[in-house]
Amino acid sequence: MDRFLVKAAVGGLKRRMEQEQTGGAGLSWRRIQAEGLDCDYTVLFGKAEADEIFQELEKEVEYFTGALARVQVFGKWHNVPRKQATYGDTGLTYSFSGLTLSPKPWIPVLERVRDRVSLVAGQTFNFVLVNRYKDGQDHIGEHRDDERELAPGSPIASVSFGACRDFFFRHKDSRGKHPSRRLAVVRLQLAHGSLLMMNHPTNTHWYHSLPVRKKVLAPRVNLTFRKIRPTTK
DNA sequence: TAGGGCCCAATTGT
DNA sequence: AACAATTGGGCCCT
Repeated sequence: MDRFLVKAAVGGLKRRMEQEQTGGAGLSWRRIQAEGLDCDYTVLFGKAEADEIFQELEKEVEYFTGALARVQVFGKWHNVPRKQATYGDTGLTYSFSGLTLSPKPWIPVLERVRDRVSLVAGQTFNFVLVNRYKDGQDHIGEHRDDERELAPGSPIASVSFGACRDFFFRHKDSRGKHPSRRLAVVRLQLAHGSLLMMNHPTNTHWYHSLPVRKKVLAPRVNLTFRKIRPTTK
C-alpha cells in the first residue's frame, strides 16, 4: 500500500473515532480529491451555533489597519480587498510583508472554534488567520499558503461563517496564458458553519482563491487554522 | 446590462 | 540571483 493510501486509511479511522466522541453526531464528510489534492468538507456547526459564533467574531475580532492593510502591486498601492487579523500562541512569530509579527493572543470565540476543529480533525493548531469579506466585492486572488511557515505535512483547517461563497482550486501547472497541463478547476461552496480540511499535499500543487461575487451582499468571516513552525533562534 | 473570467501592468521579498 | 506573490482595470463572452 502506498503511503497516501495508508494516510487516507488512518485519517478515515481517526475521523470515525471522533464521530463517536462527538456524541454520535455523525458528521457527514464530503471527500474532495484530484491529482495531488486532498480535502474533506463538512458542516461543523448547525445554524444556531454558527450564528452565535459569527456574531461574536464580528464583535471581538480586531483587524489590521494602516500599513498592514495595504499592499503594493505593479507600483500602485491598494487597500487589500478584505480585512485580516492573526491570533495564536504567545511567543510565536510569523512573517508578513517583510515584517516579523506576533499574532494577538487567543480570544474565547477563536479558542472555541479551534478546539472543536481539533477534536474532529485530530490535529492541533497554534495559529489562525482571520479573513473578513464584507460582501461579494471583497475577495482574495489565487495563492498558496506559505509552506515555509507551516509545520511540514500539517493540514490547514478553513472554517467559514456568514455568507456562503464560491471557492476555487486551480492546479499550479494549469495557470496563466500557456498552461503546461489542463486540469479542471475544482469549485466548492463554503457554507455558514462549514469546515474545509486542506490536507497535505494540496497546498503544494494547488492554488486557491475566493472570487468576486457581486450578487453576494452579506459578510463572510473565514478562519484558517494552521500549525506554524516555532521560531528558532 | 452586467456579471464573470482571463490577461496584463512592477516591484519587492525570498 | 532567479523566481514568486500581490490587485484592479480592460476586454471579451454570455
